[in-house]
Amino acid sequence: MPLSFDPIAEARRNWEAHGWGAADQMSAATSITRAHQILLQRIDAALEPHGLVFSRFEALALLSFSRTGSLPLGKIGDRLQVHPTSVTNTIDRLEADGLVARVPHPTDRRTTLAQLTCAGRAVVTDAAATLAAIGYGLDGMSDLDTSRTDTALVALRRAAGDFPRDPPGRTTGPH
Amino acid sequence: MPLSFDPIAEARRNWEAHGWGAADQMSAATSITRAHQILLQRIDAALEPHGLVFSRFEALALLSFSRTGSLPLGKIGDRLQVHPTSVTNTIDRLEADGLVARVPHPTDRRTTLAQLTCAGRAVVTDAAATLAAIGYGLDGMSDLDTSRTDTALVALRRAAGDFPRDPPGRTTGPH
DNA sequence: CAAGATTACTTGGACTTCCGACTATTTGCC
DNA sequence: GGCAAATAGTCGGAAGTCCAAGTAATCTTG
Repeated sequence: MPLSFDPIAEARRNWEAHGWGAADQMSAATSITRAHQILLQRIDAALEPHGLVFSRFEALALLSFSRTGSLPLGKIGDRLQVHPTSVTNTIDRLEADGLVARVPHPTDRRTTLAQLTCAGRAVVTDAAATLAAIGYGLDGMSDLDTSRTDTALVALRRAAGDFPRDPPGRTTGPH
Repeated sequence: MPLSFDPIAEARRNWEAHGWGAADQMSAATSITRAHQILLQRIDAALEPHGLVFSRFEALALLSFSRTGSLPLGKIGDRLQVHPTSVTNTIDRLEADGLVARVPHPTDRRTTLAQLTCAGRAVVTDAAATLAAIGYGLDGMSDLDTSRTDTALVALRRAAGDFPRDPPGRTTGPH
């Protein structure tokens, strides 16, 4: 039973009619929420044959980019911007499936490394191809729509403190 | 410990370096996911003093727009695009807080109506003002960024079947 | 060098969301 | 009329996320 109208446009009309204010922001925020829902459904459906969900795929992809195929759990959480307990959960499942292994850090005994296995590397490569084939769930959006959205959201992410304002200059590290 | 670089831009570089393809889509999809996370955190934090979370606020807002302040649970799910069991859960909590009441449908005994209470109407009005004051969590985005994002996501939502392609013509209803 | 603070990860619990299955009611069709 | 199909809502269970708290190891400082 699909709706015969755009529920967000309808909400905007009601917002304005009731004088609730910030209707543009409400509409955009609600659209982002709904877009996330659509993306997650499409991506998880595409990943399901690989035995993955999006969060687990992201962790595998991150590991596959590192030189040694391993990273401390905490660093995974920082990069993926999720809570440490979520990383524990994600790695638990990947480990149960034999896609990563927990190995102790060579010098810091507090730290646990997640190490990509051969099976894990094979799975993540296949899964990445599958995701690329479905355009990461963005089917329906033009390239222009896609790049505009991406660009516009950089401002939000920076304002939220995801990263400082130095894209070109590489002021990274205590030099 | 905030990152000193944009993790999504970094992911894009890795994507391209490994020839994984669809880097633009990957970047946009990941940005949308992260944006959703930021929005939800900001909005829920703003709503917390009102004893609400976003999903419950949305249900209250929807009810407050209806003529009688009541709607069948199923219709709420359709408008908010969430699963029927999520509606049950949401209304359970709103009812426990005395913000809505379940009342039987006058003619269809299968149907349950959620009826906004006086307390519910007061809370949702206050909460809406609070959300407007924080720009629905979009602080950091310009008006242009906001409207471009909103416009771009309409295409995605339509492609996902949220609504048919008749924004102007009102082909609604079996006439 | 010995507290005290910090960092890394895990555990337990709360919450939200979804899916599958179930009951109750209404509708459609011989 | 009466039986099958569709519709409305709820329950139980699985999964994901987060927070608070706990354990263990390392760093900092006097």
